Amino acid sequence: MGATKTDLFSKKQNELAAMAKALAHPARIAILQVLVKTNACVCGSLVDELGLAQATISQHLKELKQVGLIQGTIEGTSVCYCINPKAWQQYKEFFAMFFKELPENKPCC
Amino acid sequence: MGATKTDLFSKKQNELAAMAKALAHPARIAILQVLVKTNACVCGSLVDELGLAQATISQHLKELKQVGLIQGTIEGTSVCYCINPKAWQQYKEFFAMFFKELPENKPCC
DNA sequence: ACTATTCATTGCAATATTACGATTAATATT
DNA sequence: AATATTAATCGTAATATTGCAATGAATAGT
Repeated sequence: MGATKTDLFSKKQNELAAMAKALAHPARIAILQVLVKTNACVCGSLVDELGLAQATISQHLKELKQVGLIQGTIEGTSVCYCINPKAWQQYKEFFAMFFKELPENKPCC
Repeated sequence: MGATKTDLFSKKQNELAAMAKALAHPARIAILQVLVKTNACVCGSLVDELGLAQATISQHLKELKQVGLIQGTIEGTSVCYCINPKAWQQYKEFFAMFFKELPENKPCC
């Protein structure tokens, strides 16, 4: 064992978990924040910005790209990354939906 | 290697990553959804609801308790769990803040 | 063509997570 | 007291993630 039993859960549940997992590392949070702040795209300056090795940053970028949160276009020798606004919006809505409201009456335990 | 280099990132970044990690498993998503839906507390019926072993559910509950998202009170031989409304609200705000808005003008790449 | 730069990929080591059976601790029931 | 029920914890196995050095592929500049 050690592998998540995705078949026990609904598509939505697995999807939300996957979205959360994409955010479940400070390096990826930091990368996204840089990309949001600079809006205009940023390339490998992320390696300087954060203190991780190039290979590590590249891996995190790959993961973020895989879930669609960012996109990258080749620009000469460098690659320019930026937020995918559509995916960003979707993430926003998904999480907002999940945390919507609590009925929040009942005494609870 | 293999351990996250938390010292490279800000407190906020690590915190958000930790919050996301708590949601980064479909079983935990499912548990939270059950607790929200039933509002009134639920105990080990989670084991029946989801198809995982008791030890596994207990471990997920422990993680959710550790990040403060749920709370549990002993009720005879069983334990009654429920959402911690304060933490829930905080999570909601944190994620909403993170996904706020994109400046979303610039052409992007 | 040669070199430099930039980034992806590969391979490896260290650590973390997921899952469960077995055991333990606690309260309830008989 | 003896037994049953509930849930935490321990121990273990399988798998996933994190991080980096080394290598590779592509373009830019000389």
